[in-house]
Amino acid sequence: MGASETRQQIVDVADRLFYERGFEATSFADIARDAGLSRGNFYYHFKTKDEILAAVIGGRVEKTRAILEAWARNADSPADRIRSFVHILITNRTRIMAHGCPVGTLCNELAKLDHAAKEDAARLFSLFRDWLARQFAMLGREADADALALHLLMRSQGVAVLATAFRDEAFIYREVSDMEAWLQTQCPATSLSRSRQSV
Amino acid sequence: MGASETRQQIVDVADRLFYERGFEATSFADIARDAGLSRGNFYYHFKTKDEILAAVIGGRVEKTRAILEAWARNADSPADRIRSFVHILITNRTRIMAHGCPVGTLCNELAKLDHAAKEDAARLFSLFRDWLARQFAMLGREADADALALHLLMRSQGVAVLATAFRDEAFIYREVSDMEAWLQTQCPATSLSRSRQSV
DNA sequence: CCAGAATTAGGACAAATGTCCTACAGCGCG
DNA sequence: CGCGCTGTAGGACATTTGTCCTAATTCTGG
Repeated sequence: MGASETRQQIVDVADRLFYERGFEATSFADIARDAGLSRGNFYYHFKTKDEILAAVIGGRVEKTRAILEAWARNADSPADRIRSFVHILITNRTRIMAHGCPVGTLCNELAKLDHAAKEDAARLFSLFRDWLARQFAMLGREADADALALHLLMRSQGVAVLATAFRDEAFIYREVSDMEAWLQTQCPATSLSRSRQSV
Repeated sequence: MGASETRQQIVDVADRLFYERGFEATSFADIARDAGLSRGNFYYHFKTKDEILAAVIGGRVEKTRAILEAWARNADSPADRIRSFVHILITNRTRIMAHGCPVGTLCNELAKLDHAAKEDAARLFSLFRDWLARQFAMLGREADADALALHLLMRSQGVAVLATAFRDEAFIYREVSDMEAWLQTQCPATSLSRSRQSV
């Protein structure tokens, strides 16, 4: 077994457990067990828990970049791209209702721990923020593109938190529709923006 | 020293630490040290960590009830009462940027731990939800009062998450203004609703 | 002032934690 | 073959965790 494959598997398992249970609540033993490794072997690949966290965050950054690029490829209009973002709430609704948003909950936890990696985690938000701002700028909203991006990010985070607390699927669908309606009001002049309006 | 005072002090310290560091990351020893008690004395008052959590949540429920009643007393119009809710984002902005919303982050953590008390924590949200819904109903929105309440709760949670991640005070003020503007559009017929419009 | 209850201090305890070490298995290369 | 390197296993280590016990102290009613 190559070292890089084992390493990748550790990161994958840690990524999942950090999301499902949280960073603090996940132990070395948990990751080793789920990955089918001894704790000693584990140490060969990662010296500290913070090293794993850094690898997990790094992996999420890459995955996020790939997703954003895919959305940009598969949607022609900026409005449709923004809708792709909004729709992850529906695509991932089951996992969100169980464990919240992977980015938001990690940032919250690292902020409370005052962990050194909290800024790195927040950079995951920045990826979405900058990408969304670019889409809004393309819609002619250069002046307030960043504010609009933050607003949409804010909404999706709020939906994730309440969806977790109340486990209410209908609420998610309702708020996603509301976000799409809001999107319409923000870029009314764009002809392409009505191509995929409803849920 | 009476037992009830000591008990109350334990709950106060635990409440603060659960908020600032999180439930899992706070140990018996942490609470005992900050409260100036021995771990043995601690055990006299609370047998398990879950008992403290239950007491902390119970205390927060009472404090929340008191706050909601105070808002109802001090504001004559439902619109002003709702604005009182929106403004906690500004009042508590420093603590929110450091540790997030006390309710949202606790619900998220307990959901991840699949803790037995997660529904009790979510009941804190329900207090705000029902109270807000009553205000919207008084504004003549009986039909969708609960949806409007959830929407506002969603926004405040989203603001809290992003404010923590980015530590952006201006963002909070901007979104609070936006919420107030939204409020105006939701109850345009009410004359009292313009009595305290801006931040 | 004193018996008994209420409250506190100071550990004991096993289990789990993050970290680290040593020994061994499998492999390619001389 | 045998040397050395990479990867793995298994456990040692001190510390901390939640939980629990016992002995001392403080308080209170008679």
